[in-house]
Amino acid sequence: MTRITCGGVVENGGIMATIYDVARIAGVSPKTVSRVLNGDAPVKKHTREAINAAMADLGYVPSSAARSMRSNKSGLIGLITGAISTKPEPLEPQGLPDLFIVQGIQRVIGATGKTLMIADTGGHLNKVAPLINTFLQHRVEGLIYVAEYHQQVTLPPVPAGRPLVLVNCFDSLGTPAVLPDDRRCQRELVAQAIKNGHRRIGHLTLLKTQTATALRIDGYKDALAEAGIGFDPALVVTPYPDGAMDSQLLWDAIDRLLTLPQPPTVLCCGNDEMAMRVYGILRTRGIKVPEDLSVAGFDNYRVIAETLYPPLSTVELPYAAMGVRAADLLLSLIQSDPEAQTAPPLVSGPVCWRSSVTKLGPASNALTYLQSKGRITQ
Amino acid sequence: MTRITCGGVVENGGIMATIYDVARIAGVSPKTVSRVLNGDAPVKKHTREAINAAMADLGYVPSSAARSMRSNKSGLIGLITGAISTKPEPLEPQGLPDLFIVQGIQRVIGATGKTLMIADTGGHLNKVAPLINTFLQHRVEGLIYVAEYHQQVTLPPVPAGRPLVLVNCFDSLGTPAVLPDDRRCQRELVAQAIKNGHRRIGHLTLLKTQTATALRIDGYKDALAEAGIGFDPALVVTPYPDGAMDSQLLWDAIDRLLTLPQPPTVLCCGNDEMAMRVYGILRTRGIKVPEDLSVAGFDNYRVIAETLYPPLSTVELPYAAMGVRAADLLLSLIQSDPEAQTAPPLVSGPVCWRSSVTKLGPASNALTYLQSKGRITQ
DNA sequence: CCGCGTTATGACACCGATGTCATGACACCG
DNA sequence: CGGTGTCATGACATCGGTGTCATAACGCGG
Repeated sequence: MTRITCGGVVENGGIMATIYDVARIAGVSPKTVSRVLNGDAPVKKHTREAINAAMADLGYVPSSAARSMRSNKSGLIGLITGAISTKPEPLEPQGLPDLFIVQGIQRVIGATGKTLMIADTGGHLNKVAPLINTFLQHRVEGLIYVAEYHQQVTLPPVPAGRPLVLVNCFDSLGTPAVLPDDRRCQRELVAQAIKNGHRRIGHLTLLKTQTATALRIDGYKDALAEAGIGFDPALVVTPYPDGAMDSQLLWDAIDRLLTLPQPPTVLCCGNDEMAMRVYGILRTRGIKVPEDLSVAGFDNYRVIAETLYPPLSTVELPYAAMGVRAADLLLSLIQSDPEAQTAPPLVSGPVCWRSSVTKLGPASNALTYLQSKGRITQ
Repeated sequence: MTRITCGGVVENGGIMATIYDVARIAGVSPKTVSRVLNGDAPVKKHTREAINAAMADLGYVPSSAARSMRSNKSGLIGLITGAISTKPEPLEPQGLPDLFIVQGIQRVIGATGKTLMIADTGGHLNKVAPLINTFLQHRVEGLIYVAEYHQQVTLPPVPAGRPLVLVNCFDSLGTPAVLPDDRRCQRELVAQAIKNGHRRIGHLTLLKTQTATALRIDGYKDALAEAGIGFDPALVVTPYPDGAMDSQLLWDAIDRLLTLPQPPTVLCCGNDEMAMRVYGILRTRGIKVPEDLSVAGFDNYRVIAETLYPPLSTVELPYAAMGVRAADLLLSLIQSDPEAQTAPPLVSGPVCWRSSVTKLGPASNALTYLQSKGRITQ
């Protein structure tokens, strides 16, 4: 009836062997097979070997359904994200990085022997509730929601006793969350620019509506304040006010900065992709990076930051680390560990200093830009 | 005992209600509750409403474990990939695109009401067997293996009756697979360059050991042959023979091409990232793209191709479409559809023609390069 | 009013593991 | 040699649904 092929593959129409089959072959009771499986009670060596042989013969694989029904433990963690299927069209500002969050979560969860179920909203928030329901049917022991970018969210209610951790987002209920420290990252990046002699620092922000934008402007101000540099609102511009990424808008924004009475010596961009566009625009205007004007990014999106010429100075949002933190947090919540939430939920990453920001001498060379203005406005 | 909070959240220590609870509250038998759940037998309107009310009250969610144990159908599809946790360090040549494969799979599987379990090898092939085992424990109805780049693989044996579909890879056993049509894509890209007047076409390949490389060289030759252009081996170079992505090596390769007696007028790169590096290198050498030299990529990695200046002409490997095809194939295999494998497993994508390849006049301007050679070799 | 078919519902076993308890086989000690 | 404790194993119930079959309730024609 059950036949073994050359590859050790069991052929029996997809119906898999049970401990009863194993018990019958090995001439023992199902319970003894269970004992061998779990090693929770002593079994005579001879018996154990017979059972192991029978299991190998049959290609036995335990049924997690039966197991979890009895033990009321599924060993499953549910992860909901829009990361995988970011709709291709608009090419979101922060498209891929959240995948690194998933990666970090996977590492931690995988190491515990639990299994991560990943579901994808496909960008449609109304799919979240059904997905949570599916996970609940599978009796996940905990849930993680990963947002595509730093934002506030409102999730459908989740039954108590099933911990939920938010990553890259937060809600109004105080649900445990792990967030990027946009403020600190931006502050350290700007501080590094200041350390390199820059005093007039332009800031090309992401959309004003984004949570990260306000935080980063705060961080930008923090760095200025630390260095005793006055804040000039004219140096902070939002190139894409309505979200459309138009090169002309970007150039207009840069032009606005460079034609200031005291133009910036460095442009801090909202992300590495924007920095990449800035490179292109500056090049066509004959402005050299970093000799004429320095450029910094945000995210350390390595494909861009390392491949650009000159390599891009940027700051890393440690997405993988956030994932690790979130998974650790969830696991301690599952064990209803009281000290779980003591760790601060803000995670920040290192400044990745490359060569796109030049070191200025003690005398600012802002004059250089004024002199070359004719060429710039072209 | 069971208490409803303001948010409709059930608080009872995580132990969820069962059909027995629902039946008791509604004053019916468990089997009748089951009938309402599945709609497989008529239930009086009054009874049904009582049951629905009880389910809502209790926050009842059916247990897929119990259900699948009885019905022997899990509704799960297992997906194994290294896509999510490509180790950050080496920044693999084809890092992200396979995520689009996962996205395509997700779309199809999700639409059928089945649930996709995604597991990640973390780049370690020896984790594949344990992952398959985990999936088998959950009694997945089918398995999909997604490789990070086009390659041959050898997977551990999978029990019969549990269909397996390979994506972006193939094995020696003839396992059903969905593959990118590297040859066709490269052919069409080169054909487009030829249509734009190019006759001397440089080809900067990926690693020789990669499956895709040989196929693309074939496609390159196909296009030349179609246009009646002779194949010159000197125009095909492999900049990174040992995998290390060194800018110097890349420049050496380009230099070798440009110093040929008849240098190429366009460089076809192994992927968009390489094209991006080529942009940077050419710029530092004072060679303008596309006025002095055209550049084409491969993959249509949009963050790069659309953001580069000038936007990159490239060809799209339709990863999402491959995922869709693979999922469709798997679903028909699960239903043991005999006509499943009739569809050809090769998938190709459109040429994305942007402005990085210039249109040459009838007379090749190869002379331009020879003239500017002094500047080129710097 | 009886017989019969249909409709609505319930009793019960079963899926595949594991927890609980019982039991038989020894070994050890007095 | 009998009592007692440990070791190894088995019988049985149980988890939460669903398939099978039985049965009660109802409608209707003769």
